[in-house]
Amino acid sequence: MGTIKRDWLDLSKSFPLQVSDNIGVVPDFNRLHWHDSLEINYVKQGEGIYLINGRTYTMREGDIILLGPNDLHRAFETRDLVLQVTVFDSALFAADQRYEPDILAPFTEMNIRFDNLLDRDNPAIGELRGLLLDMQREYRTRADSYRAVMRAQLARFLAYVNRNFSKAPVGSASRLRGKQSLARSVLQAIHEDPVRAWTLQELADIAHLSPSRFSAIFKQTVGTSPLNYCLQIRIGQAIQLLESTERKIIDIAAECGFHNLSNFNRVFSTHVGRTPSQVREGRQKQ
DNA sequence: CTCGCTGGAGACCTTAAACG
DNA sequence: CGTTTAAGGTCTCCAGCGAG
Repeated sequence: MGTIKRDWLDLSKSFPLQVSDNIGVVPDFNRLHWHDSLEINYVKQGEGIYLINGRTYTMREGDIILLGPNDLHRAFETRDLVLQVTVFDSALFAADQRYEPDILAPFTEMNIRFDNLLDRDNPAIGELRGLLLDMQREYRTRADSYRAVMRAQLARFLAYVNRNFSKAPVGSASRLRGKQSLARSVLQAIHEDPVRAWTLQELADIAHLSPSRFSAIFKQTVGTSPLNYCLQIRIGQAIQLLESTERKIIDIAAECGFHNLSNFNRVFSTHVGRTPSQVREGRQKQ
């Protein structure tokens, strides 16, 4: 497939970790996208809205947002937004996983044991903020051995998230691994024909489960409900077509499996935050 | 007239509870 | 671990409105 915009961040192979500040919303950042790297966003100032996998989060000063490898996301500003963005590759912790296999759990078990938006009332969040700021200071000064210091700070960050922000005990995740293979066959079917108007019954039949049971298991393993997942794929495709072609909105809607425009407009607006025509205008301004 | 968008009724999906 | 049931929420379709 590969029709949804996918960013390949230029992370150095030797040290795949970088920190930057985004003031307001950088146009490139503003588009719905995903990437294979892991991302930590820290709201230094102001307010904004984050759309992640079709869910809307309001973010305000002090909030920390984690984005895993497959989270479709898009941020925009509501007031004076300054975001510190820390991006890194999971390869950075390849060695650590030998003795600490759960070090990347905040990302690999996103939506199972962790939320994208970390609980702002958790007393441990202050320490996390400090670590992110320290990491950026190291990154800027690049004093001797800064890479080792940054990597240690990031490891501490992940460990503290693991320790203090988990919604469920560690054991619950391993039980879910069995269910993941069950979901895999269904995901494959969806991706082979994403435009099709899948019904819950059809998907449940592939998994040999009752619709309600299937829906629950899918949500547990994939992080979003079955039909919402299909919707995300189709919307991502529509954004791609709106931005890269001049075709009529009604044709794009039809190609992405929306049989009437009214429905397309409404669904699109709630998921993306702008109407289809606004998305297209946004492209032309750039 | 066409195109983009909104409102309402009904179909379908999601989720939790009760139970085998 | 699984099904059935039922309430509540979400999506789809159709009618209709305003702008160009």
